[in-house]
Amino acid sequence: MATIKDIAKRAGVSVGTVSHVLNGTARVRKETREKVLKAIEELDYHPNSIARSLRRRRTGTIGFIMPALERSLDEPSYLMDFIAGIVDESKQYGFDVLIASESHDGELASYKRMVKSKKIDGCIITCTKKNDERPIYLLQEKIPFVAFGRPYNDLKFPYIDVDGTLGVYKAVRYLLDLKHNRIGFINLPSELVCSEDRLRGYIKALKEREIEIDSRLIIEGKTTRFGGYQAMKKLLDLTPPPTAVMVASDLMALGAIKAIQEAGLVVGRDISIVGFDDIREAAYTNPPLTTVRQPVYKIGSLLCYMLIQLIEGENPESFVITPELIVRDSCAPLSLEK
Amino acid sequence: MATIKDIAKRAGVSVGTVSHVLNGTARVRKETREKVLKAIEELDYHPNSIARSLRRRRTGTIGFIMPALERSLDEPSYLMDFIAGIVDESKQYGFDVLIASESHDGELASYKRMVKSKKIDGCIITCTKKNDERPIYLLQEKIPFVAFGRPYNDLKFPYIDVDGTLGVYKAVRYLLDLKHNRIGFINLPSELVCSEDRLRGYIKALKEREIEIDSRLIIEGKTTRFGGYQAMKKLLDLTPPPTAVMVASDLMALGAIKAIQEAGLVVGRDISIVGFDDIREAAYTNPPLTTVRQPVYKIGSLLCYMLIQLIEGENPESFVITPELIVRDSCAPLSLEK
DNA sequence: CTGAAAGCGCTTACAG
DNA sequence: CTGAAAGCGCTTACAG
Repeated sequence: MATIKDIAKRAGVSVGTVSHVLNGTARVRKETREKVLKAIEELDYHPNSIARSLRRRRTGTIGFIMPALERSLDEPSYLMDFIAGIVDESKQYGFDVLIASESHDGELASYKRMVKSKKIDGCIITCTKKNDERPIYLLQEKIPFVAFGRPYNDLKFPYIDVDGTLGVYKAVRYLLDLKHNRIGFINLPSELVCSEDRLRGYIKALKEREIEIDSRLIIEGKTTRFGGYQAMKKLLDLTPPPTAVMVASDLMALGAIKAIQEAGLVVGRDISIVGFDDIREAAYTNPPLTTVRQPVYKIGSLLCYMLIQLIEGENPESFVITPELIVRDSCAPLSLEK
Repeated sequence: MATIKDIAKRAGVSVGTVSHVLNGTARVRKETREKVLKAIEELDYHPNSIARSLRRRRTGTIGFIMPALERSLDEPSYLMDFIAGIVDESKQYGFDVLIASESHDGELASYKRMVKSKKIDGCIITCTKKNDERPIYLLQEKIPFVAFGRPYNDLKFPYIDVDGTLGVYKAVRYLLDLKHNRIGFINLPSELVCSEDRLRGYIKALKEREIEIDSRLIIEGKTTRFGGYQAMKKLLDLTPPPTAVMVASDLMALGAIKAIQEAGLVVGRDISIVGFDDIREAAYTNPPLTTVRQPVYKIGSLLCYMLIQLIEGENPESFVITPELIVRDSCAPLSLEK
């Protein structure tokens, strides 16, 4: 493999000069540059990025750690699209993406390993929690990072979040407009910061119509299909059961649909369901799922861009995305004669 | 951030000695080692892996490039599990995983970029094709790699494959045992090496029962839901349509199911379907999908292990996995009075 | 505009 | 058993 020395020798210049034409760090006479370029071409030379990293103290790679939460037991839902967004965007800027999985020895351990190895210039975290140790650690170690999900407490860091309150509010209001008044809510675990937001949207919509909040209709479940399945079962056991259910994640909604089908009921006729996320499967359920869309591929790529800005010393602005209600066929007006 | 020099100074030894206790590359007197260990502990020192990589000419990271084929338009199906398998396994050996996406400027470009950057010690390729340029390139550049999918032509490299012929054979024989005799086959694009294998299984099973091959019943589709949807539509237009269909990928089977439902037919009653892969969704379709299981998480982790062996100079053995037929509810015996 | 030299943080023969 | 030194392949002030 050719090194910068080989190029220097072949072009009859010093390695410093080669470096300068490579990086544009100094004016180089046209003929000199062309000699160098020719040598690079002929030897198919590519700078060794490891050597470069050592010297520049920048690796050109960003890290992402797959949260165990999403992966546990059940399928990864939006994770693949999120990663694809990151990876595709990073390529635009010549960055690579290092992926790790959350270790069993505590959530923070993987982050420490990644940071301490110095293989990355920064990282993206997702799924922020209340009392999340990760931002605290990264802030303290001065590692650039951005998050999918807003900060909790008074921490300051760049993030993108989806307005979960608004999303759920829109969805529940949609159900109310269909004349439902006994609406269940299957929420994410309360440790997630977005869980609270979404609940707020539910409450807001009901209060607006002066419907009393029935706490038995609000259930928290694990963020898996099975979690949604279990939660729905509980809701169906109520007397009377809700006629419509807002589910705070599509994956859980899929489980909820299964529970409904097993009970011999038909989604979109006997009971209405709205999900949250708009994962790929949502368009393919039977009936297709009405849901609140989070553009995760986009969010992944935007976060990646923000992180790279941050790494380059700029100050990216955080923002909150307004989610959109995607109406499909999983909801129907409440029919009195049912 | 502490460097090896800081440790050496604090422990009152040379950096070489610190390096030796770090790596066990030489006997170090117990007291000396303890002094060093203490300094490491106190300064929370972690070796800079970039510096180490430069010196050792080994980076401790492996590469994976997400094939555009699976990602295009439709959902990633098994990719997330495959990646999870790689990432989890790599951690066991202290390796990291670099992920890139296939570039638009030709399939090979991403591989070249990754290899030339020298950020990786080896890589994993998936979805081998006939006339695949990647193995040829990697072989020629002497980059260690392993593949999900057997070699085509006379190339030699370590791989894991699933016996697609056997898998499809088992599935089709199962349909034959249910008295179906007009069985469709929706196959993967013929450029994939596994496509041919699977077709062979179909043909073998039919020949064994002396059923003539009707080429109109064999359709190739894109590896997406929509591909399966389109293919199924064509099959349904036949007169008479098949009473059972073997689909060479679950994702496509999901599309096929949609086409069947749209035609007002019921899967598992009017028409039987068998998929291939056993992706997560397969257990949740309505009815749950009978399918041939490929253990992709396992394959990902095994390939990762093989690659690390290869990198360390060992000679991992390739092997073929025997797939299992997972019987769920998407098939029924052919009823004559239908 | 170009070269010589120091240095990024390690590892690894080579002495002793 | 331990130290001094070279070197991995680059970048970057500093001279000139």
